[in-house]
Amino acid sequence: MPSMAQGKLKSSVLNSKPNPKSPVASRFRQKIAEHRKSLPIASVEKRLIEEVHKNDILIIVGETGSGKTTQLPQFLFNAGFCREGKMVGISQPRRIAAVTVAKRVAEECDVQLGQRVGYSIRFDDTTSSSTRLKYMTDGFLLREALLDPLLSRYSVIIVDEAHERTVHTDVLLALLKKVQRARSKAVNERSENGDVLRGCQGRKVSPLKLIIMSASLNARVFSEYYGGAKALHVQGRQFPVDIYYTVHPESDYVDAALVTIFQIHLEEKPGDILVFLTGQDEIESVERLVQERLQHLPEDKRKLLPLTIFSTLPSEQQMRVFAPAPIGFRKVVLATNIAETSITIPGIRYVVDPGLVKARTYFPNKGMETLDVIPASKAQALQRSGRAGREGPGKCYRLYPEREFEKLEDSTKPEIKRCNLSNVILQLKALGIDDIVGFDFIDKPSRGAIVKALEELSLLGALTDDGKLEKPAGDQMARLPLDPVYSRALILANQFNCLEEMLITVAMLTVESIFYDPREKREEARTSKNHFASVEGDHLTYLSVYRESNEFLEKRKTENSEAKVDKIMGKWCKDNFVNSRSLKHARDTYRQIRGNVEQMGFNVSSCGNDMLEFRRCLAASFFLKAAQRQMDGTYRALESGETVLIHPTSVLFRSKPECVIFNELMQTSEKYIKNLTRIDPLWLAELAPHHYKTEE
DNA sequence: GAGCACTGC
Repeated sequence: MPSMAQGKLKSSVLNSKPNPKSPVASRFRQKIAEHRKSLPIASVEKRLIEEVHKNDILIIVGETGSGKTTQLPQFLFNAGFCREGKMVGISQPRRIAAVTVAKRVAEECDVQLGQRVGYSIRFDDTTSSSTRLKYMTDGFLLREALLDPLLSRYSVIIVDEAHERTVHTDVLLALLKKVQRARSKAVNERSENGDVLRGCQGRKVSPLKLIIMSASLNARVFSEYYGGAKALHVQGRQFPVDIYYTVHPESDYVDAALVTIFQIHLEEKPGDILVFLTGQDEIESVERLVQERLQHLPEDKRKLLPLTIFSTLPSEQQMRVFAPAPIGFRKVVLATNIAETSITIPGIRYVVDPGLVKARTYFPNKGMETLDVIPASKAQALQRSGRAGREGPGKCYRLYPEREFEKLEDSTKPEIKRCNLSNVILQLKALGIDDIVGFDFIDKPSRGAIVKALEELSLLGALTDDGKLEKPAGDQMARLPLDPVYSRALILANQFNCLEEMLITVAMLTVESIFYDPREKREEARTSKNHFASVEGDHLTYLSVYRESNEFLEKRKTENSEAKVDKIMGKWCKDNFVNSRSLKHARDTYRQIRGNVEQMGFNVSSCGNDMLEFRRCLAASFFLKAAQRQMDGTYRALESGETVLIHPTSVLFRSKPECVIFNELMQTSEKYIKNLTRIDPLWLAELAPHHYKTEE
């Protein structure tokens, strides 16, 4: 890979005018200008712009701290890539990144967020007609492509963090390749016959520049995918991190982690410790073990403060890890992968990495997912160790021998090879891409996974027998931001006159862990959950949680301010052991999908108290996942024939009805079905005769 | 009577 020559700094950064309003503001602007100048990428602005002019596709390899995400879009703006109302679009795998980077860049440009610089993520779009630099999630950009297949408003699209290989990024990478060709072709044809070809909404079509930004290990893959596209390297700015390995493999990594934590605490200079563990259970048990062992230390050595963070932890408790440790104390943060990329904890100088990760994998032939602890990849190990070098030189302790590191996979298996493809395929079909097996994925999913998804889509009535989009159902399903099976449920509910109930249920099903269940208050939490529990199953339980929270809100709501709503809901959630983040997400989803179906001309009707009709609709919607009780109390999943158990978090865990439909089949310690509703087995043959021809 | 990494439309 060619390394970048040092170019002259262009004047734009130096020229940023000091704000005349006040000396403080002026100093602030000057500081920002100095910061920008000091970034490694600043010295190569001219060279980068030249390369963008010369190459239609460019791979940029930039390490942490290079400034590529904040600076490159500004360089492009200054170089005239946003003339005539064109935009530079930057996709990110995570919402939080899109928001924070956009805010930062708006500040650097001294503009109000939503003017020249803005972000668009689900439920939160700050852009306006004057936005020229648009940060967004990869999923959002994909949705835009559905509305404007040539992405005609963009002159440049930057796919950031491409090495993370989310499903959305992988689909984008392939799609953008096609869009770029189509736009070049349109431009060439226009110049040949003098026609003006116009894209969506009559915009003139011009060529599209594509920039893929990636971490170093994976750049070659992208370069090859784009026909040997040029790759440029931009230096990062990180402090050095010393890596230590164990001499021998550790049989008990939890114990090894504990020993390492105390060794650092007792022997190393000040600085906080970050430990990567695989799940909530493990984190909570290590927390207890740290507390226990601390009691065996002399009083003056006990100044170690264990803190935990994982995704389902309520926000207020998550915030604790960001506060500095009390004077004289050292923090030890016990974290899942959430601390690998999503959040950055200040003060970390030491990282303890057992080298493991909990990963979800989908098995299409069984319609089942597994959740296993597996070795992390080299890329992950590097990312984790990098967390020790953000504020000063750091140390990383890998709890395995160096020769084991060499054996690790370079990068994590792309998500597209590990997930249910029905949604991806439906989106591609809606984009007019019919040959899925022949589609130019950077990593092809298995043929079996594709075939299974195509089958599912035609069983759900989204595709015709010859694999074309069914009208209008397929179109409608593709437009909804939901798994196809949930979109189907909404269409059916419209016919069953229980759309209102299904909108709520589907919104609740899209979030995980509605109930928060803290170990210390388990009995209380259970009693609270029982209050909502329906004998018919989890779906009706979710319905009543949503409705009760809504009633509570309606009663207290004196004014409509959003902050007020959040506060009222927060209190209700706390009292009822409901995860407020999850409920908020469900409420946002409800609002969005209700808007979607209304736009499609559906009339949102309710079946009132007729829960029988609603359960029949659930059966008709989720007929692909039904299970029947066996003699020994276990269940047989009708589709795969697997023997499964009801997950203990289900409200039907004890009652064990004869026949149920469910939404999820996951193998952890056992094969569990989750989110179930009791049904009459005869309904299956009645409501899904094409699938259940005979009884049984 | 179990346990759920993360992200997203």
